[in-house]
Parts: sequence; C-alpha cells; structure tokens
Amino acid sequence: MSVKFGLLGLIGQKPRHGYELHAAFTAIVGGEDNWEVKPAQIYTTLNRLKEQGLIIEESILQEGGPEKVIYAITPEGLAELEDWFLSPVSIERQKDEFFIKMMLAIASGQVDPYKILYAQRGNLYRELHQLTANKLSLNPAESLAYLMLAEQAIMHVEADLRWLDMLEARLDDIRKQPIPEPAPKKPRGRPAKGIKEDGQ
Amino acid sequence: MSVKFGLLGLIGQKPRHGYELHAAFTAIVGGEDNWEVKPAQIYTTLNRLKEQGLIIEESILQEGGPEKVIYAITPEGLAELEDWFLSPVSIERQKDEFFIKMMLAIASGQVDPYKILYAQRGNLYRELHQLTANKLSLNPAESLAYLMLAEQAIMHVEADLRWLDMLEARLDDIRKQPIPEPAPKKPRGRPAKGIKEDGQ
DNA sequence: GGTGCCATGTAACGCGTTACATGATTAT
DNA sequence: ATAATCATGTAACGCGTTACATGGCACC
Repeated sequence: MSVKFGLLGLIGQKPRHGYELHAAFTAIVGGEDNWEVKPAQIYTTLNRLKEQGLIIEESILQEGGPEKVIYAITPEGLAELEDWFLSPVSIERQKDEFFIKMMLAIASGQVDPYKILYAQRGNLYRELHQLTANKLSLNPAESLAYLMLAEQAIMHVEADLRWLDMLEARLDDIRKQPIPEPAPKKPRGRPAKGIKEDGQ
Repeated sequence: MSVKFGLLGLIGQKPRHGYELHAAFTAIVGGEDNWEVKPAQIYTTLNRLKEQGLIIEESILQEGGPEKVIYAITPEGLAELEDWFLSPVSIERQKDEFFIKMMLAIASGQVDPYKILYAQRGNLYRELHQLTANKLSLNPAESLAYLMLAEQAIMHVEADLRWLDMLEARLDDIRKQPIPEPAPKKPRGRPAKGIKEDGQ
C-alpha cells in the first residue's frame, strides 16, 4: 500500500511522469539503500491507479527528449489520499522467520537451537555496525529526516539484540516444555457454545 | 518464505496432511492472533512444494472419515531444509508507511504532521496495552515460548514509541529543511566514474 | 435436520520481483 | 562509437488474500 499511496501523494502535489516519480519516491524513503523500488513496480502501480480512476493521463510531453506520460490526480484520487492521511497506520506483526526456525529446531532436534541463536546475534551485530556507520555518514544539518530513519532502524535492531539475550537465558527452559503441537484432536461432533467439554 | 519452510520443516519431522499442517503451523507461530495462516495458502504452498520436488504425496488415508492426502519430505527437500536452518535470517527493513505519510504531509502541506504523529502515538499505546494484556494472560509454566513472542512484540512497540518522542522533538527542524526531492536534473550525457561534476 | 468440525481445494486478484525489451539524447 | 542517463514498458513468476465450492462425519 505504501507505494500506491506514496505515488498518489506525489502526484497530488503536482502532475508527474513515471521516471520522475521513481526518483521522488526513492528520495522520500531515504534512498535506494533504505528501500529500493523497481521501475517495473512504479509503472504497474501507475496502471492500477489509472484503472481505479485515481489518476489520469494528463498529457504526453516530448520537449526534445524521450516521451513522458504525465499523470494527474483525480477528485476520487484526492479523496482516497485524504482518507489515507487520516487513517492510522496498522501495526503489523513481523512474521518472524527466526522464531519459526527456532521452534522447529527445538521440536525436531535436527539442529542445535543455540547455533541458530548465535548466528542470528552475529547477524544483528553486523547489521547494527552497518547502520551506525551509515548514520554517522549523514549530515544532520541537511538530512535530519534520514537521520531519524537511521535511528529508527538502529533502535529496532537494539531491541532485537536485547530480546535475543532474554531468549538465550530462557532457552533451556523452553526446550523442557512440550512443543506447542496442535491440540490433540478433539472428539468429532458439535461442542457448541455453552458446553463445558470434559469440564474439570 | 516462512510458510514454505515452516511446512517443509513440519513435514520433515513426520509425514502429515494439509489440515494437520495448518494446525501445527498455527501452533508454532503462537496462535491465530499472532499470525493467521489461511487454509488456501497451506494448500497452494503444498502444491508448489510438490512441483519443486521437495515433498511427495505419500498416501491417501480414509480411516472412516474424510480423505487425507499425506505428504512426505524428499531427499531434495531435506537438503533445502538444512540449508535454510543454517542460513542467516535476513533483516528486512520494514518499509515504513508511517514515515512516508509523514514526509508527504510535510512536503505537501495538505495535512498537519503533528496530527499524524499524535494519531500514530495513540495507536501504538493502544497496541502496547493490548500486547501487555495478552502477555499477562499467558502462563509462563506452560507457554514460555509464546511469552517470548509477546515480549518481542512489546519491545518493538516500545522502541517505536521512544522513536516517536525523538521525532516530535525534531519535527520543527525537519520541516525547515528542504524536502528531499530528486536531485535537480543533472545534465544529460556521460558523467562517467572519475569525473568531478561541477567540482566545488 | 442443523450445527460444527474435519478435510480439500479452485479462481481471481493484489502487490512485488526478476528478467527482458526498446529507444532517444548527449558528452566524450 | 559507446557509455550513461532519461524514459517506458511487458511477461512470468512468487507469495499472500478473499471468496467461493464441495463433501463426509457425528452429535444433539
């Protein structure tokens, strides 16, 4: 959704063409290192926006160079954009692949969970180092916004590291507990709402 | 990728059928509240795994009930699974929709950035409250793993809240800076590697 | 006979990616 | 010439979602 509304918002500021939108979007998200958007996605998203009637092809320029298809926002697009601005950003769980790996390693016994944990920690420290280097390369006098982005990424990695420490301390206890397997096949039929199944 | 390898890992433990895998996967990720996997995704992923030769249809049971298609892992599947276990989990940037909203609001002047910031903060506090309530409802004696999951989510939200505080403190300064627009159209042609373009 | 679980799918769509393909302009 | 940027797209795939569709079993 971010790309869709990002483009819509940029077109809402002033009519633009695809290539320009690609550059503007990349600039807004803090450069390619932070979020690389492929041209293909820009153009397919623009087509979808057009099909949905949120933008229209305004004109095609040639100004002594390659063709440029200029898109402009429609009243419907403006309405959707305002909705988006005012609606809260949903906080999505991060579908943690690491946790699945961990649990499967514990459950199957095929791999040492500590090995996975240490690998992850090494990875996070490497990431933290890189993020810090990147942050230090920024000039706060001219790119405060990017500095904030870098700061956010760093804070998340630091949180992950602290969490890994907690996990390590409790790993042995977790291993002792029965692996969360699906509840052992309830008897068939209709348990219904108000029924106390094998009530204690 | 998590679903793909999650299922592969579960089948690697023992042959299973789709419905069972759905239950087992849901259990491993901490229940539907944490990560709801739709049956449709299970079955389509199983088909893809089969097409890739990582699993095979082992048998079809009927045992006086509905049909069950049992899948088993292949040697190729086992090899891929081991690779997955040993490869580091890539740390993905979270494609932050909130940041885009913020930057667009600042750039366009159509919406008050503070309004968006406060809305987001309210949202995060609501989320934190819910996560905390959920955490307290867990019994550490039998679901330590889930407790760790809850803890991780809480730590992330807390980090987001601290970051929002930083952002608020600097918002006025950010607004004063020129909005990061794409670099003002470099002259055409070939700048090449070692050339100092309009060197200072 | 209805409710509800067990069990399996298909079709269409949304979003994103990789890879491929085209062509014009301009500085060297 | 050729390298590099400007500019636009298509095709195929991967992953995930929503919605739809089917049918057996068993309890009450």
